[in-house]
Amino acid sequence: MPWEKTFDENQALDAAMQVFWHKGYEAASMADLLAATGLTRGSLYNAFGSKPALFERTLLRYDQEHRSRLLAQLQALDDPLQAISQFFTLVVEETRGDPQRKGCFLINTALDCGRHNAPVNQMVTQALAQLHAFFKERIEIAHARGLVPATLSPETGATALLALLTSIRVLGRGAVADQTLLTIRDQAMALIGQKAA
Amino acid sequence: MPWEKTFDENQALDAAMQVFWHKGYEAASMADLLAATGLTRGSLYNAFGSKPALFERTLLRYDQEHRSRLLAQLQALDDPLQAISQFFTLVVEETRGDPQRKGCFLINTALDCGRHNAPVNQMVTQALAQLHAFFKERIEIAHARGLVPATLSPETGATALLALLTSIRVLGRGAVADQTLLTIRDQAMALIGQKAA
DNA sequence: AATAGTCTGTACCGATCGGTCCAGACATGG
DNA sequence: CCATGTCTGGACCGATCGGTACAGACTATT
Repeated sequence: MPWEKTFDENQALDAAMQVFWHKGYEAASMADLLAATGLTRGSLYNAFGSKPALFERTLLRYDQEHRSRLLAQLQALDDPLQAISQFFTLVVEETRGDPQRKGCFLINTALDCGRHNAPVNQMVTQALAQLHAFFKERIEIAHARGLVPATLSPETGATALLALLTSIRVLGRGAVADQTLLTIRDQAMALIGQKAA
Repeated sequence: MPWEKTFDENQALDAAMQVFWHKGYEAASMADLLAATGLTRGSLYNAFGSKPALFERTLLRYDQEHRSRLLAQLQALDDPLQAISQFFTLVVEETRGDPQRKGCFLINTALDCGRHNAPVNQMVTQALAQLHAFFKERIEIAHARGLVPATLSPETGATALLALLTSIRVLGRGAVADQTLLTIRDQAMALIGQKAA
């Protein structure tokens, strides 16, 4: 009895994501989102309800399609140190390759913490926690295989890597030269006793 | 012949700064700014011209009154490593002590890079460059006095410190536990071969 | 073919946005 | 005490904000 939507919901979410990601929540107007998705007001509100709800959906999708997928991919690598090193290299490359300098959608959102509802904040917190866990596990595995000095604590090492990652994402938005991003990555590599990837 | 303003301009700037700092440029409305400063539309526009102009003024004032002043104060310290260590400790304390979790006005603005005019972006870039220079000089002095291993490069060391500082400021907005901030600070201290301050 | 149920497009809504205008208050110089 | 020029308060502006209402288009069921 219904009538199928004439547009692909995920495709619309991806378009909306680009807008939120690039401009931030406040600066992204419904007009922007309508233009980017190609939808009309009726369709968009029927499908997603409201601006905050749409934002939440796009952030969730980013979390799943970008962060989770990348982490899963790297976790599958055998060499734990190479997983970390590839991560940093990919992030720096992605940053330098993006003419819009959008950074990381989740970390951008982390800076807007107070202005969002609980589900959004929880998503950010959990994403960071999982990043930390990813680093920690990789270091622990490296420990077990003797790839890394015993003095490197998995807990604090992971925190340091998370911190360096965050700063690449933030400073990479355009505040510093690209060379600086490479230096920060090299510092992360040095931390786990690796050269660049 | 004129008529002196009935309000203190700096006082108004400080009030406006709090609003921009806490809410960000977009989310801060003129109504918010009028309420915070206690001025009326006429006075505010007469004194500052426009919202972007007011923002620029507040950011400039933050740069002078907060960042520059703090750096000058620390530069005056004799011990270069203690200058760095005090810096990080002060920042972490400030972060933990702020119930609003505003972070650093300049670094918050750095994330909004694209959305601001040239003077603002330049202010951010220059502020980060001066932070980097501060760290670099301190390391160089430490070198000269043999306080720090010769293997620590002033250039990359300073970049690493800047990165860690940035992440404290970003993550400190509420995305991670306070303990994590302390861990990041300790990492910075470890980098220059110091224990906490 | 009639009915039921959902989706689409658009007109429209009140609220709020940043900004302007200007009459009147005020202090100073003549 | 008047003239000059600035500052203040607040009414007012068009534009845009996010969101709603609803007529008509459409598909699936019967």
